[in-house]
Amino acid sequence: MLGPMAALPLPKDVFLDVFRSAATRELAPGEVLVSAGQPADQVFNIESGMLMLYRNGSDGRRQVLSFLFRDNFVGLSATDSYFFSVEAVTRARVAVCPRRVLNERLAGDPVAERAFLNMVFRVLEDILDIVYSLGQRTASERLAVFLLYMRHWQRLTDGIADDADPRLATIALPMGRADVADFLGLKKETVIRSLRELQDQGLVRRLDPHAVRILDLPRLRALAGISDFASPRRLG
Amino acid sequence: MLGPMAALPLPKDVFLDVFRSAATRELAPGEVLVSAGQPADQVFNIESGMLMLYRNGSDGRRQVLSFLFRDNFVGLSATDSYFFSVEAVTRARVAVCPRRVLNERLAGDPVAERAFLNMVFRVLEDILDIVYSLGQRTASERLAVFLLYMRHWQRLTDGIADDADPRLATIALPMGRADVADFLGLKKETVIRSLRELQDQGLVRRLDPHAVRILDLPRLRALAGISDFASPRRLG
DNA sequence: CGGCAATTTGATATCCATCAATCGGTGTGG
DNA sequence: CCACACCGATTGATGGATATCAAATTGCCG
Repeated sequence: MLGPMAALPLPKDVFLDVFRSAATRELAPGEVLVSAGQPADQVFNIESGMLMLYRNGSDGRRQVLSFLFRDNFVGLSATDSYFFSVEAVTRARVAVCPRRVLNERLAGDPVAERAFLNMVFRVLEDILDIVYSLGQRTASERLAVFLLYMRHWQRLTDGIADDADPRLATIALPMGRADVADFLGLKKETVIRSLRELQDQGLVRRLDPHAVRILDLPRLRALAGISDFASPRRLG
Repeated sequence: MLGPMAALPLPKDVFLDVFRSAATRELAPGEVLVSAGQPADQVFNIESGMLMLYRNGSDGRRQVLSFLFRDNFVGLSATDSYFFSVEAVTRARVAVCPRRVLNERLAGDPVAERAFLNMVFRVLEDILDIVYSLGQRTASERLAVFLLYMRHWQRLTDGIADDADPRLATIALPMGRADVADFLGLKKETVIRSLRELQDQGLVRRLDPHAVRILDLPRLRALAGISDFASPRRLG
């Protein structure tokens, strides 16, 4: 089953081979992998499960900056301490590598360094999409973008090549409503109501609190404003 | 006046020397430097003036992603076409360099490549602050952050070392209210009202539509939640 | 001085947040 | 097996912040 018929392989970046022989760590749901302020002496690569990267304000507010999936790299930092926190949403396994090892790898190999830079660019573009969403889109639009975002990662994680694959009809939402809310700049009640609105309009159907079935993908994409940008384009 | 007494030099990144012998281009206010979708075959470095980087949605919405100042690099892109637009706010001059030249410079010089990567990291961290603002902060908090952000760049651009320098008491706001609004995810009337609120609370005073005097820097910083993050920390 | 564009102010509408139940699963102990 | 307690999700009622629409004012440029 390999070769051209093989399902959409995850595009592994070359520099990720520093994790080849690395130790791994198992995480339970809710377990914290890195805390903001800690010395940033390790980097990670997710082997399985889902994690959540966020920032806390001093007054209890929290912004979820990203959900992280298989083969996502964790530990980007310009400084010597983390400026974000990461915790597991589901049970997860991560490969652990000393930052020093990665740095030596990048310093010694221009191809790896270029691949790393490209990854950082992709992260940057994705974040710019988030900025647009937070600044300009309404609650239901943000939720539509979010569902397509989860669908996108589910597709990559499961290595599904065909956009019409029936496995992509149901989207898993392992995180709680409050996590979604803090990702989208909303409150959990608003997330719930917006989801209900999408359902009332026939775009999706809630199967249970952690699964949604997509009923009308074209209209969902239209609502999300897919045609506009980089990352939404990838979502398509 | 050079030497240790010299005011806070702009930290020029080594890779910027590709602009040494580059051609320059003069821009009038409102003039467009790059349009989203164009082939990304040039990169720029700002020599003077202020520019604005933004994205347009197909329905007329716009998100200003960043204001750009002297020695800011313009043209980050993972792909071969720009995914944002840039236009001049004030009269401005930029140095222009073919992307190919920059790439060759980076490929041939690990030090330059590392400096470039560090710059991308700084951009990333700044954007994460913006994400937190858009997702979690109220209108007046965002405006407070914005004023400190403008103060920060004014300080760098003017090379002012002392945080208490009287020149930093008045902040220039060359852009229109609608530009500020699209940066902060608000409407221009809300920007105006939030500014009035800051004034009514004695934090600032509007001198004219394009200049604000800061009356109570500590309280402004407290409102902005300065203590929390990377970029606000730099604003202090 | 006149005219235009941007800013500011005012009145109202809308969306989202807040506060307060109720519902629904899940696990535990009887 | 059932009763209960707990926690997250959902729904409902209300409030508050921001958007929208409209008018007045200011500043700017000829």
